[in-house]
Amino acid sequence: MAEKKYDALKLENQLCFPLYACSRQIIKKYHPFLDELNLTYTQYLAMMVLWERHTISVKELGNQLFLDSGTLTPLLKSMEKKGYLTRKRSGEDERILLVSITEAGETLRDRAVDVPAKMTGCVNLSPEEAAELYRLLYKILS
Amino acid sequence: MAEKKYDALKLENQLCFPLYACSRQIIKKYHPFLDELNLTYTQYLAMMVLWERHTISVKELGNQLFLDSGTLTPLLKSMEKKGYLTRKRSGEDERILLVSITEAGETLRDRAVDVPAKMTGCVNLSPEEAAELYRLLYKILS
DNA sequence: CTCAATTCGATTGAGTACAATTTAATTATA
DNA sequence: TATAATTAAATTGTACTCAATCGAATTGAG
Repeated sequence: MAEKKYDALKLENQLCFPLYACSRQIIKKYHPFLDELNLTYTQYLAMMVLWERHTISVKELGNQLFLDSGTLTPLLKSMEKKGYLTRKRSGEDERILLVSITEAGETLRDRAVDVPAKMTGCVNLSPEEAAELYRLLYKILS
Repeated sequence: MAEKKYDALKLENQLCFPLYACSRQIIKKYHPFLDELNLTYTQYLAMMVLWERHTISVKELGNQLFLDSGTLTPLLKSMEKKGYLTRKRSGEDERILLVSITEAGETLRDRAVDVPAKMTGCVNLSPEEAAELYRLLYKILS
């Protein structure tokens, strides 16, 4: 008779493991494309928010990306050094730090616009499967 | 008319972002349970492999977890210090480092066996949805 | 008002991740 | 059989990721 006592602890019975592995494998595939833009994957995500919002607080950016100030503070300082954004305290409330995209940051958008299309070939799911995966992931996140 | 030129660059149109966010959010939920075992999430994954395999090379462990020696070497040294495993070069081939579970590592299995059940409540998917998510993730990984 | 509670960001420290390089051991080939 | 090529870990350097803590600014209950 089979020993089932520990089955739940087998790697192949985990849901989080393939999530974690998948996430890292796909991020790796972004590397060659993002290197050309002088961005890491996390920085690329921050730029996506800035391209839509232009100015945003660290707090709100963290809410959108599920990241805290411990991650964002050094990330944003590094991006400021690259010239893609500026960091300035809000006049209304000095606790709030406002991050704003620069002209150089805006320019980057045109060079980044092809990245998503280049990546689609890297995930071999049908459009329906991709849509279903998307739905399930956001259901977990909500 | 709407500006569609940059739609592909919107955060909400990414597939990798929710994957990455989901992975981190779920791993966070493991923390209270894994703290009791004195394990991090990555260490917990390594233990899952060792509970099944007892002895495995760093290379093979890396293949199973999609991690390289740069990550595994310090991870395994730390786990060795905790007494959960031993590290010894293979006699057959001195390049190979064999990682073996200890008695303390085996004992940990009984304390870990409830972790998966405790976690299931943290992901609000139906069993069918979880199964579909699992299938899609492994399709990407293959 | 006023001081306690809250909020926001920065800092610190531990632990990954991973590309690139190095070193030692093994294997293959001229 | 020398040596070139390959392989396995370790090391190095850069960049997250997050828990915990801190300090300054703001808010709110009495």
